[in-house]
Amino acid sequence: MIAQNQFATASNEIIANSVICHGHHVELKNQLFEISSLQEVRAKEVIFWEGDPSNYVYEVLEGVVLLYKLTPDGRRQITDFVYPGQPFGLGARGQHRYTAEAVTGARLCRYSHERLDQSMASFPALGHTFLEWTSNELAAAQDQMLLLGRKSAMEKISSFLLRLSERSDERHDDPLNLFVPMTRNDIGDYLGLTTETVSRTITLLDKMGVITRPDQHNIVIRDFDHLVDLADDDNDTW
Amino acid sequence: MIAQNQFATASNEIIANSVICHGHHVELKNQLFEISSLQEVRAKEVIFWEGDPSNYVYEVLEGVVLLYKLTPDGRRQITDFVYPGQPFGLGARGQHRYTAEAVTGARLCRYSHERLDQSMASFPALGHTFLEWTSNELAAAQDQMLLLGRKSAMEKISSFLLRLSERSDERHDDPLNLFVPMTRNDIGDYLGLTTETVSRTITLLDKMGVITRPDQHNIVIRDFDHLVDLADDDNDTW
DNA sequence: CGGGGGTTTGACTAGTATCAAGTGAGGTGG
DNA sequence: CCACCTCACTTGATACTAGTCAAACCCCCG
Repeated sequence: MIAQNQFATASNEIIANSVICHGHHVELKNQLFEISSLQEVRAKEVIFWEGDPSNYVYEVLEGVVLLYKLTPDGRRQITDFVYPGQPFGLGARGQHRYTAEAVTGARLCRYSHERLDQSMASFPALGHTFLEWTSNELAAAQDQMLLLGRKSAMEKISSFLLRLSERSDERHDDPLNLFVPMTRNDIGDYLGLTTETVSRTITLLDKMGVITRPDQHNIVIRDFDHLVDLADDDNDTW
Repeated sequence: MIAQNQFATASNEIIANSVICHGHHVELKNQLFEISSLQEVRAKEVIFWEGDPSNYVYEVLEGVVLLYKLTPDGRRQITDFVYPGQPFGLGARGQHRYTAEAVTGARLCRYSHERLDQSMASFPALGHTFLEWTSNELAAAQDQMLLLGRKSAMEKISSFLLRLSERSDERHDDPLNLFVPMTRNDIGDYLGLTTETVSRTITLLDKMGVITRPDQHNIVIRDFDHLVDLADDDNDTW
């Protein structure tokens, strides 16, 4: 059984190291710590649905979470993959604007919206932090709009792999190994493609010698520079 | 000649009525007013380029502004059309992440970033305002991602017209007249379509009896309910 | 060893882009 | 005041990318 809402002593260290707490006064840190709680979720478990009342702001401590919206007839658009150290569920006044679901098993840190507002009142620096985060999210969303509206399948997949490589804080060895926790279907719903097109494009990159695939959830970048070219320019010579 | 940076007495009233000033204490209002300046731009004039150092936050007072990003080979994605009462150029720490260009002639209100930070320090309420705006922008961006990644040309155009109709604060008469200041090309670059597809789809809506087109920049919605259906469900009976 | 979910591959289709030509309206200069 | 020029838009024919439908594969797990 997975414990929810627990305040186990072992968890304190993790929460204390969360990004929301980081970089603030000791006084504020303590206050934030007090209104935080740990939540653990299994792979594919829904954390909240679009339309649910929004009571918490979340931060990923371990694992990966995906955020998505649906059309009335069930087509899905994933708007973001959230990695450790990143928050989600922020801008929602009243109710959530998207569904949040765990890709892998994950540990989350929750902060009560209501009590966060109180903290913000006494510590304006906290508001700054949130504003900066939301701004970064917005900038990322605008990049994604450019990708969705104007890039080919090959450019989309290449851009996606490059973004994954930026997140892997391992040194940029060449070849570079990427862990890809999400399914081909998830990748498709993120890039505006079908599962089949994602699969075909990845296969093509393999045949071109740009990547290799040790297994489903790992991709090795063998020719980084070529991948960079493919990410922004469809008319390469392949 | 267009006056820039002017502090004409006639403009004071306009700036004082801007959204940034609205809803705040008199004291803060005065402070904001002091650091604001009016800027007028002609149609198609660039206000700032992606990569430019970001010195100001802007608010549209009159007219329409569009924001866009480019791929290295020149494909364009418009991320937003900004209408009176809406800000832009906000989240940019250091340099702008997109280009801003006037669709029509426009009047803008500028606030110095630097001095805005000072004001935020003494008036936390201002930070709240900015956070709320940025959150709204983010929510809109996520809706747009769903549109770009998962909707057909007909759904995109229909959704676009419906959004325009929400902005027109005229009462919802049926038929409802929409003023469309941007070109077909702009609409295409916003929806991830070509000029030709935009034109064809609008023509089709006309032939279906859903809209009429008095002229290039005006569209009349004749069958609002049908348009709503078309916006989310491609499999209608046309 | 058998079942199921995710992935890959293949054949075919459809929707939108591309290329090209023609139309219409507003602005400018003669 | 009218002719012309330009730019945006429309329309048509064709190409091509990615989607759809279908089947086979693979691996993990029971």
